[in-house]
Amino acid sequence: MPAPTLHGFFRRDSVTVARALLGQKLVRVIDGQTLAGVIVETEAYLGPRDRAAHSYGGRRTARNESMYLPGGHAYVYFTYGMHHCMNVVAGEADDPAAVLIRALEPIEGVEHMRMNRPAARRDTDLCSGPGKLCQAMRIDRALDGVDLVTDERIRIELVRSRAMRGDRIGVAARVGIDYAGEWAGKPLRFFVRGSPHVSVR
DNA sequence: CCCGTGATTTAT
DNA sequence: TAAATCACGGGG
Repeated sequence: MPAPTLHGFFRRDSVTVARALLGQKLVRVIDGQTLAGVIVETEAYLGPRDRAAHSYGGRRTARNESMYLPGGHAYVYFTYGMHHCMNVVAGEADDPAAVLIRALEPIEGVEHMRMNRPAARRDTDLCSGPGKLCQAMRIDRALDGVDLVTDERIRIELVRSRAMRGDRIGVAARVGIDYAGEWAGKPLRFFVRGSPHVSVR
């Protein structure tokens, strides 16, 4: 009998996963050094019907191919000529939904993160945005498509006791998708209420 | 407010 | 082939 895996957590709809990821830990290992942060802000991207999603209309290209993997894999993309953004794929294989990780509260390897992000003036600037956290943790396309349960370089550690109660979760419209018509205003951004580490206060 | 920056996508 | 776009961040 195969050992049970944690993949089931991620094989749910992206809104459920986006909420459940708040409070969980993202861990990055570089040359034996560990960097880690608590996820404090996420956005759900629903799939082909969601005009703001990279998989809108069933779009499937070399860039977004990993969105079609089963839940629990990473989708990392490069944009604006200089920034990377990291998503956690949600749902079943061939259902191209994902959760954008928008902000972390740094908890381990903070000195290392400061070196990676010279522009950050305060620790609340270290990981308070999707591009910032990728810079702080050196996440790039080399990590696109990896399994976040088993990979040695990057993983998500799930601990039930860290899950957020619903009354601690704030909900708002997603950021930076004004082009998406009616989808621009939908309440698909989730954050830990009161956290100074979220990207938009 | 504006602009850098270049891969990716979309239009011709 | 060429043009437009972009799930952003930093500086004024």
